[in-house]
Amino acid sequence: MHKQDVTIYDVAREAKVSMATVSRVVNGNNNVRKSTRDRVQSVIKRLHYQPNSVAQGLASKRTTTVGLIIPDMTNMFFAELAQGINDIATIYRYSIILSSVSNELMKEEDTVQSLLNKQVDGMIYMSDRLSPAVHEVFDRTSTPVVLASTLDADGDLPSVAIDYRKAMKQALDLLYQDGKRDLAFVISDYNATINVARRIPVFENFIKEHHLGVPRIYRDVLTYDQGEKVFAQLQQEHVDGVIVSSDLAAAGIINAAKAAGVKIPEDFEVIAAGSTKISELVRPKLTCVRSPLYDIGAVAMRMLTKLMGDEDLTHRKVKLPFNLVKQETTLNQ
Amino acid sequence: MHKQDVTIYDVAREAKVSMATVSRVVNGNNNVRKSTRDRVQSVIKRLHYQPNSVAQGLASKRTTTVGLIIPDMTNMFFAELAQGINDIATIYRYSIILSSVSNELMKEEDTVQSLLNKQVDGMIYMSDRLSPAVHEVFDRTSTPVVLASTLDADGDLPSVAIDYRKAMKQALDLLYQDGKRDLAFVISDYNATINVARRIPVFENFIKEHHLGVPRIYRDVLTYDQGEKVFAQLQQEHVDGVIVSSDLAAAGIINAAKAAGVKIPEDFEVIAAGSTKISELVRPKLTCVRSPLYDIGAVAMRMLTKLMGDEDLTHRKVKLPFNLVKQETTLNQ
DNA sequence: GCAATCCATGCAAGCGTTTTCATAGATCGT
DNA sequence: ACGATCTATGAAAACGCTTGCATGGATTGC
Repeated sequence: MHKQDVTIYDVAREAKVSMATVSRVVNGNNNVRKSTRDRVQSVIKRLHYQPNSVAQGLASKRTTTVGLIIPDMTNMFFAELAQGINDIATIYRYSIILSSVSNELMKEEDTVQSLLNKQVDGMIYMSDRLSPAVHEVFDRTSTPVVLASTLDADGDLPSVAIDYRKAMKQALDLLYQDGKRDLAFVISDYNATINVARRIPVFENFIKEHHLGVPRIYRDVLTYDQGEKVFAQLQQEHVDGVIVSSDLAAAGIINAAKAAGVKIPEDFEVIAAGSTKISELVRPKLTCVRSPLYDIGAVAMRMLTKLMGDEDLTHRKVKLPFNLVKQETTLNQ
Repeated sequence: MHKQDVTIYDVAREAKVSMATVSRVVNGNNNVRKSTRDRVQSVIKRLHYQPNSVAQGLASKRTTTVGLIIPDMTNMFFAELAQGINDIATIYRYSIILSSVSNELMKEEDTVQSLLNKQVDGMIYMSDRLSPAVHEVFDRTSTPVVLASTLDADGDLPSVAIDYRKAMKQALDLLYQDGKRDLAFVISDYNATINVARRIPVFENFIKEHHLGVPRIYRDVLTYDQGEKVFAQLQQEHVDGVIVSSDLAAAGIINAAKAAGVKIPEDFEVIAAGSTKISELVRPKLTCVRSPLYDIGAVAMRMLTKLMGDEDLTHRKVKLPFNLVKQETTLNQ
């Protein structure tokens, strides 16, 4: 059987109507007499007619497709976000074109442009850092964009996230209350907007206010191995409380600490600023800031459907509640 | 600025050539005089012309898009596969339409059909169980399909995987050599082809050959929680060696075992039949069958590009080497 | 130097839909 | 019962591109 064997034309001929009428039936336009509709539908079924989405897209200028720009699909954090996006997209019958920008094979702005060339109806962006080049592409297009679990520096794009300042503050307070005074912040990407514009200022300010010396920030720690490795430095600097942006890296840190015979949480506390399943399956279980990832994805996608349907947004900047989950890497209260 | 402000027409007019020539330049057809090509290209740059992929797709009947059918994107196992697929796809300039079929919002065969309607040039399928309804859709189309890390019962589709029989046998041998005699097999989906047609027969046969009684198979254990829960049953049955299909579930089992004071690996051994990062970050580290997931994805995608380019496949069934990684949940050799 | 060949380009017919506009017939109000 | 209003339908023009075919001028062979 061939790729497209039966077109709207064939259906029209068989049903003895014009293709316009078939098109109406296919699209649920109710300006069709019941008897006609039934006849057309039975022919559609008999011939196994399936509309060609590409042709539909060209004619209607809507592809019912959205682009997803994700930094790294093997990071569970994004996978959970994507799940929420996917479910809502399915409900609204949108397909998802996935663009992982983790590899260096293509520049991020080219990836986005290619999505635009595919005539996606909208995009969800969840990379950490919104480069000027990418932002420019977003500015140039009228295709709606929503940020999920990330922020843009100038804040003009619609977004769904948590209150990063508040989360950071609460995490720091917890460490401080537990008597920890030699604090450190371990992050993957220093220049990610959520770090440079949110968490880092809060961290530095906290250190200053409490007279805890110079703020210690360790960069480029994203993977498990990098986490394991950075522990030596933390120990050397006598750090006794650390906030780690990714829970995967945090897992590396606590495993290294255990291997070094350090007592957690008595002598060393760890809080992950982002969390996935991983925080539950390591021992001790990770105290962590839990973002409602699935919901962030779902809300972002829902916002996007509104934007794509020319509806207005009541809130362009949505903050969802997070949870500071106290587990075994901090003292019990 | 509007969605599509500049078309091939505008470029043609400005460059004083026909749209055919512009099309040739865009597509790298070298039947164009150098001077003409340069002129057209400079106009393209000046006007910021970007070809409309939908129109290209309709006219050329090629969309440079492939569909990915994935059971659950939050499962790291599939994420790593997808990464390999994505990288090769990027190299060959294919976009990926992601279809997660984990939710019950849409029947799997409808999802596949919708991919076909989008005129994807090919599909990679990595769900565990290939239902007859889906298989029928595959049979009906001429669009190529490759299976990644999964198998079809009748084996007529091209696929990339490991030798599941051999892997299962090696894992069982290891447990047996370590003196374990009360073995169990913990799986998520009994009816997945790789289980019902590969691992289970090997397991049952092994039990029989070694006179180890009745084969114990525990089904529907996929998540961490389910793993944690099933341990009680294992203990009750005095199981001392278990093979678990997913390492996430295995993590649940070992954590439950530790909590129950069971000594691993002395009194209880665990081998994960599938593995991801998770096997490295739990303690004790999981002994596991490591599939080259990234490579499986990459090879599958490469096969698909050949199929889409009407090339022949030298091997339709590729088996990649796996590794039985001996770690801390089995005795040291 | 003339027919044969090649090269660069243009013309125009699709690709399979949607959608605007026109219209014939049915329905309505009075 | 007659003009006015609806309703269901069809005709045909887009949508933006690719591609087979035709063609005129340049190049080649002998």
